Amino acid sequence: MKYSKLFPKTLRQAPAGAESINHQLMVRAGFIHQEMAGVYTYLSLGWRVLDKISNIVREEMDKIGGQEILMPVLHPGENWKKTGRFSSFDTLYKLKGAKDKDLVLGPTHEEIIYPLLAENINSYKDLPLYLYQIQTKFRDEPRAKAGLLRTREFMMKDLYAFHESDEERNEYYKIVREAYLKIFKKLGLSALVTKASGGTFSDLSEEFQVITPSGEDTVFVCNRCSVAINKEIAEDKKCPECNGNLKEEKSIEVGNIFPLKRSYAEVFNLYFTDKGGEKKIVSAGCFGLGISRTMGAVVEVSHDKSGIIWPEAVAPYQVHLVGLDLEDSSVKNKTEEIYKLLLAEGVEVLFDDRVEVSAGIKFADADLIGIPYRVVISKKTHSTGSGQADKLEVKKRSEKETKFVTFEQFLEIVKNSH
RNA sequence: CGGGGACUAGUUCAUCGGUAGAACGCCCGCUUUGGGAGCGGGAAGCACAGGGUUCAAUUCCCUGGUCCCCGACCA
Repeated sequence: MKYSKLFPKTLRQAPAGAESINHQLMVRAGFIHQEMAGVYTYLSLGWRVLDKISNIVREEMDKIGGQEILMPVLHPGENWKKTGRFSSFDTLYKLKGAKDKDLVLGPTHEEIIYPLLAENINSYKDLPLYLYQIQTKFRDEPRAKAGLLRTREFMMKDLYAFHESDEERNEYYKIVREAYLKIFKKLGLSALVTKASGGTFSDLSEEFQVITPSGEDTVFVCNRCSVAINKEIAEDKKCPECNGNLKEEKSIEVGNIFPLKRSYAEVFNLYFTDKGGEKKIVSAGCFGLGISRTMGAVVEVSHDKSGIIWPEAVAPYQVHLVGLDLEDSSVKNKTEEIYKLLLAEGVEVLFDDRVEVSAGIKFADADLIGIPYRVVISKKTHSTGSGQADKLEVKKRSEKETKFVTFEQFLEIVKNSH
């Protein structure tokens, strides 16, 4: 991608309303644009990051047997009335359709997937079944805030798992738990698993929390065995596992996993016939992961005073190619050549091809956008006198040092980076 | 949903009773190029909306809207 064509350009200052780090940096760098409180457009760079995160999640879900589907955003109000959540779900967006029909913008999808399963599941042979989707969810939060950390429209992965028994469900729960840990590790986030209060659905649920001062949740982390507990259920300041001292930390909840209560299966009549010919209720679990919130969390955790520092796995591009002195045709040709060679090797490159823009602006933009590898081509690097003419000047966003390596060496670095 | 703050150029802000100004960005010209360069010229505004006070309101008052922050809430 040539930067001269990229929409939109970076901003020197953050808009007045943006106070949280992730909001400021992502707006300034041109990843997102706020439309109203809690509602954002994902711009070219931002969408690429979301896509990277989605694909990492998708890959792990597929590995544990998940089948990807896409359920509707628009739900029949009727289903929500059946579960009682049409009136009890506080942040539900409700609207009217033709003939005054009650409709709901989906904040979660039990009301869709249970009827879907009830229609299609008959035998123990149909189970277990793991269905997931990556989709836009709607929740009318009383107070949207902190950029992508708490929005009214957000992207979420939700996996629903259906089993013959609670025992089988609990086994799969552990598998998903491991998959989640892998996902967050790949994303460059160290997420702690915290025991949370069960809420409406279950006696036990767990949350995946990323420790950062800007988080809105509070967790207690054991200084001895690294057990973490959500504030909601931490009664004393001692670890329930090892009796160590608990330290209070702020955190962002990026995932939540829990068994689903059987009342859903009862309401929507989700039963199956077991091997012995007996009718039994289906046992289920729900596994959520906030894709867009995770993007915000990455920025909160990984940035410096100059801008974002994207982990390689989720960066919108791998290489930021900065061309200086581009009015010099030989430098320009050299830079274009490097650009094409990188593209030919399948490397994702953002090429700053602007001619009448100073080096300082280009460097500042590169720092702000936060792509992992910066390659600079200029008169200085291009001139044979420097002794480095056959090498690329490479700087990692996360490091201070600049290195000179051959094109082949650079390719190897980039391709092995994640 | 309680409390606080803000709304003026594309953006960030100044003017704080006498119908608007800077910086950045943008356009043109010259100059310049390794960390947000310089000079000159230019375009750019129903001052959130409505009502009130006043000879006169962007400015003061009221109502509403929007956004941000703190809290409550967060299947």
